[in-house]
Amino acid sequence: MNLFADIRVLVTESLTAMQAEGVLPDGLDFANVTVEPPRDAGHGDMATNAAMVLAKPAGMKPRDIAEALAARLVADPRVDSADVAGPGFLNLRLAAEQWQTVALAALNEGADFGRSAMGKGARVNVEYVSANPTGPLHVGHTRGAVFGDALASLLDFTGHDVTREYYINDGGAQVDVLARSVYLRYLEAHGQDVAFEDGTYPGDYLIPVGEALKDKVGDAYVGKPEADWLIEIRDFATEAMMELIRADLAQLGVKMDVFFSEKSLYGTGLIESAIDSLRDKGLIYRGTLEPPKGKLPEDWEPREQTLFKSTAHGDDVDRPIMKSDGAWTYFAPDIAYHYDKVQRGFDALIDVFGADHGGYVKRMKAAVSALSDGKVPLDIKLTQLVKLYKNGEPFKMSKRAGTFITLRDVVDQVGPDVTRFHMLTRKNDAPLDFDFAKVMEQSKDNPVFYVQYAHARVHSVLRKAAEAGIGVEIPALLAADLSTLTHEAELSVLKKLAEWPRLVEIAGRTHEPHRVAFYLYDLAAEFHALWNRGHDEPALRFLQEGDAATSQAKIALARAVAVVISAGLGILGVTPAEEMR
RNA sequence: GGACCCAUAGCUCAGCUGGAUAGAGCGCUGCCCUCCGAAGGCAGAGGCCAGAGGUUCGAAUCCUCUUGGGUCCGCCA
Repeated sequence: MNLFADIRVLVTESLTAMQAEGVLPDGLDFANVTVEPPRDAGHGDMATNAAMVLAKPAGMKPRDIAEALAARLVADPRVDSADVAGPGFLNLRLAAEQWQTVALAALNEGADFGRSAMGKGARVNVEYVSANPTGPLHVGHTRGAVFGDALASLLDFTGHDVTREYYINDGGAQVDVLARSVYLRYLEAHGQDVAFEDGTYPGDYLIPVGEALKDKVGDAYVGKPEADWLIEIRDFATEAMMELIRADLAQLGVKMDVFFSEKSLYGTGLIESAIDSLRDKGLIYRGTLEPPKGKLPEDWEPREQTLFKSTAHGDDVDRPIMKSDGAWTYFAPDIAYHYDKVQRGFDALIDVFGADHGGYVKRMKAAVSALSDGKVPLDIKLTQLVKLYKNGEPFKMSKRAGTFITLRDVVDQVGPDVTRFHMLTRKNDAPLDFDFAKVMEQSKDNPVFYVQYAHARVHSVLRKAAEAGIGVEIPALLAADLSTLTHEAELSVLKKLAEWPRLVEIAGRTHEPHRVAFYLYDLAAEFHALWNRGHDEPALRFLQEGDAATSQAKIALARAVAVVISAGLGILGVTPAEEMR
């Protein structure tokens, strides 16, 4: 159930009835009519802007509409009062039973409470991480992984058919570099002294790969020219790196549905047919680009290339898809890959990139727009930098290759739950500070702990109640009489619970999973506030000695909070804690 | 030179497809522990929403320009 949606239906039905009676003219559009929680709780439980939105098209004064609407709304048993305020707001107060019902709905629907059909089963492809298969995942990838995964879960929760996908960049020059680096480690495994020059990857993580290669092929490649081993070692090394990456992702709890290989696009005609599709639309031509303004690269010279007319779809300049030697640029297989996604029938595409790919957004959107004739929307979410700290001191990240902070470094230290939650407490397009000490702190200043603690407190109540012989199972609580939940602090919690289904839809629509994290923090705050008031006001404690019925009502409320926290954490990919240790 | 992102309390940040007197945490100030529940609690001070125009019933939110920060910028992926 979604109380806000229900009341909005009541509002629009009332408006329609007013039209039928001639109070309002016909032909009004109610699309902009909203029912939302007011910022200031003193204004009531819900507010609608209907009168203000409709005043102009209806040719009436806002307050006249508001008063007529108010008279209708209060006739509904769910509405206690409807007051006109300010420029034409209509503030509603709902009967307490309405809020109490929310707790029952949460208990009844469990993990599905708040699940929305908004997406109508639309097929959405979320591509994230997509790190080059040349080494372990680092912190930047971690943020992208957490964000993409939570977004995918959120879309699933809002009624989309979601595919989680990883694009393996195994077709470019960087995997040749990887192969050469592994070859050096391979020689090293054979006892040779090797030097890692510029343009190779000196990281230690390739040592076992070199040894594994030795175990596999013996000395077959020793002293042989590159042409004899490049392809074989490239495949071997890429597979080893993907194993490493899969293990990293698994440690974070990320599981992809599809790993799509760039290499699989070559030699199969897929790139050609994608480009042909663009050519058919008159978007491929031979031409010479203007030099970039400002500082000019040293060796710049005009050059004729095969270009994609991305400017026809909103880009700033046309983009090369083929190098002068006839090889594809990186952009060409990317076009083919997105063409493939369109061909696979997705209704919407989402790419999660690091901020350093910001310059790539417009051309990719142009490509998808062209390939799908504007039918398939592509949203590109950029995740900003993660700055690492330890006790407030910036973490020294040596530029020396091989000493970067990996996903594993982070998860090993603070665990997947803390990593995931913390990385979702910021908008994706804002930089994120990650302090190893702070995120582990067990205090209310740490949102991760604060939310987990609320959940654990509920379970502590459940355990104590069970010890006292009070039924705390769902059926018992569903049968409880919640009409005793009338205290303002209890209603506050119930009202926050009622916002959950609405929040989920907003977060899903805007592709912003951080909203879930912030909501959970707010909900936890309401719950902790109620708990703390029990300190001074025994009547607010969850366990009322000798009064099983009242206790059950309060426990139903607490348990509903746990249900929503658990569902919310589920979207974020965080395991709810039943006790703090 | 251009493109994209950002600018909200001393600090770190929320702010709902435009809504009422702009919120939270930290920090600061002041109160509160013989307890199911102090790994705290309650209250208070603190803002020209970077600046200037525009759109309209109404702007932190949308548009334009300016300033300041970040990222990126023709055969690297």
